[in-house]
Amino acid sequence: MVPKKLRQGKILEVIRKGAVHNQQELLVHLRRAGIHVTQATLSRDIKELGLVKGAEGYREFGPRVYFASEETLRHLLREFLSDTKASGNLVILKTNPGCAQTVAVALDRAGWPELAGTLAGDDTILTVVAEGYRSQDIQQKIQRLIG
Amino acid sequence: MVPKKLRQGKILEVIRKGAVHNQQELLVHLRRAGIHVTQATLSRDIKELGLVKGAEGYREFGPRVYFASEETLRHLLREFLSDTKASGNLVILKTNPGCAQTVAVALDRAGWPELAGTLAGDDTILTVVAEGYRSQDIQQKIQRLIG
DNA sequence: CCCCAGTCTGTATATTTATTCCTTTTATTG
DNA sequence: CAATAAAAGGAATAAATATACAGACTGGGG
Repeated sequence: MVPKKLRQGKILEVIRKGAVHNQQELLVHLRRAGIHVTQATLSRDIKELGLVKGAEGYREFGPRVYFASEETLRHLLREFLSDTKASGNLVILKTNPGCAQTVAVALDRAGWPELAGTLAGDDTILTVVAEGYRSQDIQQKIQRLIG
Repeated sequence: MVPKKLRQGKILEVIRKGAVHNQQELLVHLRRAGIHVTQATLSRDIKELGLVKGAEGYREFGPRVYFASEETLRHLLREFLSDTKASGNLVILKTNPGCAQTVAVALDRAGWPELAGTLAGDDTILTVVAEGYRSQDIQQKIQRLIG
């Protein structure tokens, strides 16, 4: 019996690698990896993982987070942050598609005095650094948090 | 006969307002707005609009442009860009209403190293210029691309 | 005007996904 | 170690969604 956690991890791995258009297809992928389950189980896993299905197949869709401890923030950044840049008094954070809003909220809630504010699009967060701080330092602080 | 464009606009409006969990539900909403179509048509509209379905119901998902060669970018800019401004380390691009998101994605995908990131609203794109470049130069580069 | 190709949509149906109802497995507690 | 509760997952099936097909309508050529 393959543990559920492992199976769900594998599901994420599979859908990140390439388009999966239905559960039957996913089932075959998993079978190749030695994981044997029924479509019903996949349906439940997909719901638990919060995956989303569109024309391109299944994808992850940013979670809804309502409180952000430094700990939550760390998790979110680890999970969704793909790049950071400092420029002028701004720090630009790139996230997975659709996740920017969530991560930005977490940043806001974290209440760092170094941040004057954040502005999030679909996959980009613009972080405005407060007077008296340097964007490079904030960028580093974020990277240290992840690392 | 209600025009397709209008119907699809209404669909977006409905799903933005509140959770819609299936096409039958959507169909009822539209009917209340005086738009009468079958489930089959909604299925096709949803695909065209690039909507995505998850546990929370239907949502919009990211861009409709999947790769942007310099050529695609040029087309989009020619078509939709109405004004450019440089300010500090930012370049502000004005587009036709509703087009900013699409153009911004194309810019992102173009992968210019001069751009740290973009953030798009409805008709405005905020482009953050990377450290070591001048926003005036980027503005000119964009204008040359069009001209 | 007629024909053609293209677009749009409804009907009927095939495909895909979610759920109900069980059985099995895995803790938990006295 | 029972006894019992909770979690997990399969089989069957209900529900939801996509599609094949055909008819209606539209805008050019000829």
